[in-house]
Amino acid sequence: MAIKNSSLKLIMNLAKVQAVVSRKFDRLSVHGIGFSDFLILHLLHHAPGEQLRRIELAEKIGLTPSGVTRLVMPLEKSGLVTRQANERDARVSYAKITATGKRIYNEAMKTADSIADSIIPITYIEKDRPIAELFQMLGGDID
Amino acid sequence: MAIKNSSLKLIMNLAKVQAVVSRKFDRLSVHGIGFSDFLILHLLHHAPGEQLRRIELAEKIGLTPSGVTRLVMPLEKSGLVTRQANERDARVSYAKITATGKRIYNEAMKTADSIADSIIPITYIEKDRPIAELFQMLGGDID
DNA sequence: GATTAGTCATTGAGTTGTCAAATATATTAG
DNA sequence: CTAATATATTTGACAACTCAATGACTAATC
Repeated sequence: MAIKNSSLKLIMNLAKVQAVVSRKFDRLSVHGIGFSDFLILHLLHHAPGEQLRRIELAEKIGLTPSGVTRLVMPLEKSGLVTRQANERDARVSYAKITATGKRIYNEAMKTADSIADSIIPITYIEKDRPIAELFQMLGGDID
Repeated sequence: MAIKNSSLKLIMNLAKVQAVVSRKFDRLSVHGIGFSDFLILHLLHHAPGEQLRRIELAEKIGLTPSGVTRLVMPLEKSGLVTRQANERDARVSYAKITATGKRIYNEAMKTADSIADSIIPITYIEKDRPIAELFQMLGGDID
């Protein structure tokens, strides 16, 4: 069942692996957040001033600005993130992580760590192996 | 901005890369199908008898059986796939690719090939490099 | 300093999935 | 055989996005 184009095959496997892996992170729901929420908290936590523009957030996680708006809205409502204005430019609004947000982030990080470790053995990372092998491990070939 | 857990970091990058890459395949819409539809047609086209159970389809593309039902339904309506019964077991229903389905698949394959090649240079595949490098190429680091 | 063009963010409407429950059938154990 | 259990698929309700259009600014040009 050979596919001629290896680039395409790799991408097909990427799609499958991502689908499988992302569902494992549903366990983050015990902290009241999803994987994308976790990603946002992670980025904000490590950003200078603990805040980022929505557009930067979008670029960094690979979503559209629209998606970021929809993700951040409930995080504001539940108090994990606050909205900050930019003095110079009234168009931009920063998302800033709150103390509560940091607490939730740190708790969720433990869960995320253990999920990640259970999916990808640490020994794998250290050896920096090729992709095909990793994908095999993460969900097998698509065909 | 070091993340302690490399497994987690890899998975964060996987999420981003998949988000970025999958949107590039929106160009398949000129053939009237999405990337997941393309994956289904691909699997059916290469399956023995050009058909698969829904549950096999689900396992192979990494989605849930529920998701497969929702994906295949419109493909049946537009005549790219037909439903086949199993004589021995009345619970299972095969999805089988039609002649029209194969035509669309072959056309879409050309587009998919060129998208894949534009994203991942063939030279990369041949050398079988480590993941970090590939992800860098596909969307950069998440942080 | 008034147009014009660009940028940041949000919204309405739609798509593509998910989970949990339901339906229908098949298999196993007593 | 019949009851209990397991398997294949579908459905209702919902979540997490997308695109295209819009609003509200800012910056560039003349």
